Amino acid sequence: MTTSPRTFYLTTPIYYVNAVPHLGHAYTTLIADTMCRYRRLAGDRVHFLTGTDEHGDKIAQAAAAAGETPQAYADRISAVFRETWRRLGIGNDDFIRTTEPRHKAVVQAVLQRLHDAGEVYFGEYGGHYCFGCERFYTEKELVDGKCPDHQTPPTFIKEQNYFFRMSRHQDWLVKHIAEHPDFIRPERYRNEVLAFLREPLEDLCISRPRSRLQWGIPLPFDENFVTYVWFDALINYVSALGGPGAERFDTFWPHAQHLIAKDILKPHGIYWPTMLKAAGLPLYRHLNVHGYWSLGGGKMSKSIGNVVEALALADKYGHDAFRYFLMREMTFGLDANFSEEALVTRFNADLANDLGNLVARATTLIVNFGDPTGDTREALPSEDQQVHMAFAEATHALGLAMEEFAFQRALAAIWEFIGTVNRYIDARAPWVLAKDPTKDKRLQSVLVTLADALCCLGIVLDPFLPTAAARIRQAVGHTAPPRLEAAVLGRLHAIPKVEKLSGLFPRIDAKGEQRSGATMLKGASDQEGAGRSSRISIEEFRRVDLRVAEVVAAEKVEKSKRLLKVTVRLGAESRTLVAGIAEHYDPASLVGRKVVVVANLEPATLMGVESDGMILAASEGNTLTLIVLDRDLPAGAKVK
RNA sequence: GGCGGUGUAGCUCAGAAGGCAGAGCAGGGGUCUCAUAAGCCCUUUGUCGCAGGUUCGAGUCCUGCCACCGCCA
Repeated sequence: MTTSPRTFYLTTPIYYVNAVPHLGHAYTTLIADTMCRYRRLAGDRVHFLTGTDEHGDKIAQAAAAAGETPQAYADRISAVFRETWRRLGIGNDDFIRTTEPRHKAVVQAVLQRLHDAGEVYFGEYGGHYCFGCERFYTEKELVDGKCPDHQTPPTFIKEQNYFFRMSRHQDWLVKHIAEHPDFIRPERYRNEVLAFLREPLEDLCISRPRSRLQWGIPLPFDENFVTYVWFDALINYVSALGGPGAERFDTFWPHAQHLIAKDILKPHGIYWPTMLKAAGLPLYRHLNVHGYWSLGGGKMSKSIGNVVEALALADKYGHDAFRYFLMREMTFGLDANFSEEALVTRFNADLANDLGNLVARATTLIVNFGDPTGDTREALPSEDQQVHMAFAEATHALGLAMEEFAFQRALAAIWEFIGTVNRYIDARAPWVLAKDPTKDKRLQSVLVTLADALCCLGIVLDPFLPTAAARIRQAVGHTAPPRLEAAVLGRLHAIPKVEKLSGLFPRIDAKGEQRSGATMLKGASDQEGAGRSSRISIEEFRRVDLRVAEVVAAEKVEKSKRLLKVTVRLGAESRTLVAGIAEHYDPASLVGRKVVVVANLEPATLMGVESDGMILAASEGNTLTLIVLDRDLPAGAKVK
């Protein structure tokens, strides 16, 4: 589906720091990450932005309640978001905070533009103001004289403010949405915005008097006022690019797509386009809107204060599995139910039974029966060609689905192919062919198809299961960075060096425990068992100098069956170290690979060889895996 | 109160332009043994919210009602 390199700019909302990250935030950010990984895989030029929204009454109040300055409070919560995304493996290119000077400068520049263009006027407004909602209510909206959301009495405020002439932009906006059916998608949200626009649009109050609120960006043309938080926040999408005139802005803004949850449809579907137009800036290309996750019936919303522990399941079952579940279970745009039970069901049925087991059986077959020197350049039987075609169909469907954020369909297409490969194995029965020496050529060609199929899966699964996909590619010797255009089944003609890979997704039993062999990413939940005494401070951890290293040479240590003598390069420096991985890695296969080493370990001599450092690897049972990079970096890069 | 959406197998949901009700999971039976008690094959289940109407024929169109949800006021 991919053609020439395209440019892609995707944003998540910037998250309001009045609460810590929950499932809703994580979902938005994970699908953005998956989409960006997919576009990078396709060779596109990608920019992925997320961040935090830090101004407004609510933040000032929360800070006061916590006994902190607003800035200190915002720093703290913003860091939690950053850390959560890092932990979940989010590969955002930038992280914008609305308290950063680069953001404030652009907000003020945009405001000045609007002011100069006559889009802003000074007027008076009076009404019942709810501090919790940061908005005015009409008499009719109040329930028993109280805010319908917070059940608290509003304060009557009469004040002068600056207003944006949003009302004058109604007509062209309706026309634009009508002429661009996919401007807001899925369609239900487009219709919702159009329905809203059937009523007259009012002007938008864009300021708050400083006498009432300090915590905001001062208006450039009147320092007695600060900017209304929504107006401030929306501009992050352009301020992060440096604002109008910046090179990055020119590169990426014409390709901007936003990703939001349905609760903030109005600001993004109405305020934001009119703001852009009024400021003389191009509109974004698409507004992609998703639904809510329901937990036991209640919706997940940051203003309800529904603290969601669902994120803990990411650590319990693995970040790949968590990501997979969110992608697979929700039809983009609609609401979906979240439950641990559903996650476990998906895990066992799709990840363990279909994919994990396929990888295990196929790698075992290749290792047991494969002959790397065998010639398989034979005319392919039609069964093999059908497998090739099935994959071509899968990638085609994948491309179409990803174009419209239909992650569910994208994964269904890949899993259709996984089913095809499982059926192919059963039909060809390599273990039967292996008993008949006259069928060796046929056997080898089947095994090549299997290795090829695994490699292709390792590529197309990369956006959805980053860690597992890398392990699959590694198992079949595909160490180059994954590229979608390399995912074409039928190009492989010799059996590669393959390592058995079992336990990729060990089945989970009814009690929610993974079977033996569980390896990956069980961070937080394991720490509970380990007890608090084993915790170390960040300072202690910082003393460990971890570096990316490139393997320059590797050979077995004489008379040792476990040890390899490995020469690595860390930037300009190279050094020799000894690693106990000989039973799991062929020395030749390591050359050129990037690994992670402890660079400041005391040297030690093992079997007569001095080792200056240690290569990081994880193991469980009989499986051992090197810690490798998810994305390429130069040797010497610091790991932290 | 106005507008809109949803209601399909035990569960989660697909079902452009009306033509004998589908998928996945779960359940039942079988089979292979390379594999994570996995795979593969076969298989049960539905008043398609309720009531009317249009039509030779309606989850699919029309009307009314019920339930839940959303947007707006």
